[in-house]
Amino acid sequence: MSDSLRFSARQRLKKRDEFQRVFREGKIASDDVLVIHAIWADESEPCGPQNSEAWADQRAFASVTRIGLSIPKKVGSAPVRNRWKRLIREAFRLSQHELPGGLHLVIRPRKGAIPELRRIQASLNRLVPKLHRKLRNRRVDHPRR
RNA sequence: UUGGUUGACCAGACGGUCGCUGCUGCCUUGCGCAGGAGAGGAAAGUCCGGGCUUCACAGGGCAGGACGGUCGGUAACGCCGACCCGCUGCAAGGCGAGGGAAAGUGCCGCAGAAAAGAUACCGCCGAACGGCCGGUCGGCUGCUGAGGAGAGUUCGUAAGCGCGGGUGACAGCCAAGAUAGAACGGAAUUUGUCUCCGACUCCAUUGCUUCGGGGGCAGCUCUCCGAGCCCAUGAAUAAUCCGGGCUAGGCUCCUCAACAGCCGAUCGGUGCGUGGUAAGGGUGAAAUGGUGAGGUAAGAGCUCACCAGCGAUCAGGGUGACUUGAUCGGCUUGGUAAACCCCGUCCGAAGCAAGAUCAAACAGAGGGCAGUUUCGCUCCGGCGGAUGCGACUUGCACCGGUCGCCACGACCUUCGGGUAGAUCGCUCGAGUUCGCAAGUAAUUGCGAAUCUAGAUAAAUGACCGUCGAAGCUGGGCAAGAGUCAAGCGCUCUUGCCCGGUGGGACAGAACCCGGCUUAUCGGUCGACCAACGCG
RNA sequence: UGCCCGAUAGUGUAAUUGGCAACACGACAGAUUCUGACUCUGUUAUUCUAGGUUCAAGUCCUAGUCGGGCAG
Repeated sequence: MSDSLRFSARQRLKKRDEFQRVFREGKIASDDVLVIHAIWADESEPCGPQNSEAWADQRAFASVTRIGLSIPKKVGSAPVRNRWKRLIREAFRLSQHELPGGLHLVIRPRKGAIPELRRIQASLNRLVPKLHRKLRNRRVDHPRR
């Protein structure tokens, strides 16, 4: 993983199944700006032929933290929703190296919050490590999963 | 200068750093590099119209929906332009679902005489017919009075006369009545006086008296009969009968006067019945043309003049909606169709999550694997036809068309459809810019140049710097006003300069296009109008 | 993306073919009571917004706002 601040397409959640699984099985953490759902990334890739090259690729792929955004219409009109999405992406892009890897996150704004880059960045840096600890504890409790 | 109307345009600018999504190029094919591109006037609402796609499509009908001045523009429109008409604004301008109410139906609350049929209510009138009241005139009848004429005031008989009723053309006939007779019928009553004649006595004369008769004058005209009413009485009433009582009238005719009644004519009144009228009724959003004159019993388009409005004809202008003028006509027709409805025009349905290609998983179908309602043929493997039922045919029905018609399970194989997913559709198009031409314009034609977002858990962003309009604020200068006798000073207003602050509305493409509607901080430019001032 | 429905006092609902916006529960005020409750009387509406048609609009038409639902 380089030090670049890129935010490419493979760092995003795109499939409907992935969103469903995060919402159904993930842990939740929130403050007054964001609400974040999280789950381990490698559990989302259970099957597939395990030839060596693709497997390594899968492992590398799974070590990357990916995010998805869920901005409901209640937040506001289309420009407001677009601004939320862009600011959350920007915040993740700028601080992606400080965050733990191997997670799938779905981020949504708290109702009534104001979209502002600094507050989103601070909230992200506070909530994601917290979720990471939660998930690691659960993995210790149930190692076979 | 102030206030306003209208059209077009802009939608913070520049630079730097880190990113995102396509495209192109390159290589060492990556956890790439480089280049260049990347939201709007409304991208919005999804209200119309079209392209495109799939389905349906023999035909016509019904239903449903939309639209509605005229001409033009357009691929098309519910859009646009020009014009007409109406409303509105001092004006520039703005607004108009702007066909039909004399095809029909419905509705028009309250108020009001009446809300659409023309009449009815109040009112007005007294013309016409009738009623009532009054006056005048005429006729008839009655009564009273006056005058005149006549009759009765002895009895009886006979014949006859006269009145009324029925029938009948008349003559006549019939019946029977008496308020048609004191009157030419019957009964009763029946005065006074004068005069004449006659009689009575033995005779004569005269006178008187009496009686009878005739006449004159005066007086009188009763009663019975017959009419009406009341009381009492006996049987329920009434009538009759009995008893009692009261009232009026009375001979006839003629004339005159007064009065009364009836009839007729006429005049006046009343407005009672039949009538005439729609001028007036002040209510309402809306009231059956308006003004004036004539006319009338009173009135009325009843008549006339002018005006408004409707219709027709002719002429002028315009492609047309329409408009101008002249003549004529019936004399006047409520509103509402964004109520039903009628007329005219248009509309097949669904939509890029359309649709096309590839295609995991799961389910499914055929074959391995026999058997079908009926008829015909048959080489017995099948083939062809018919009927019925069911399903589908994308609003409905008919017609037409297509498909299916014994079941269960395992395995193998094949197959099509097709979900997740992927690719295409996907951005070269009624495209954009410029020029010329046609046209008042919308718009169109020609030529040249040019390619200008294409995402799909969904890009177009973040940060920094400089500049930057309005607004707020501090200072300075100038002008004006107030305060003051005046000046300075102070306060207020306006303009200019400098500094600080401020730091941008509505809003995010999702197949494309033409419109409409809605949202929007502000700014730029043009045209025009009104008022005021100056020249 | 397409389609459908709704909005009326504080709350829940009515209002026929366009003609005085009604009912219940609340709230408030008054009466009754020594006081409270009960009871009685009264008050309480920009009919979501704007525009239009009409003499007259909750109702009809147009545009918008908000809410709810359905299909794939």
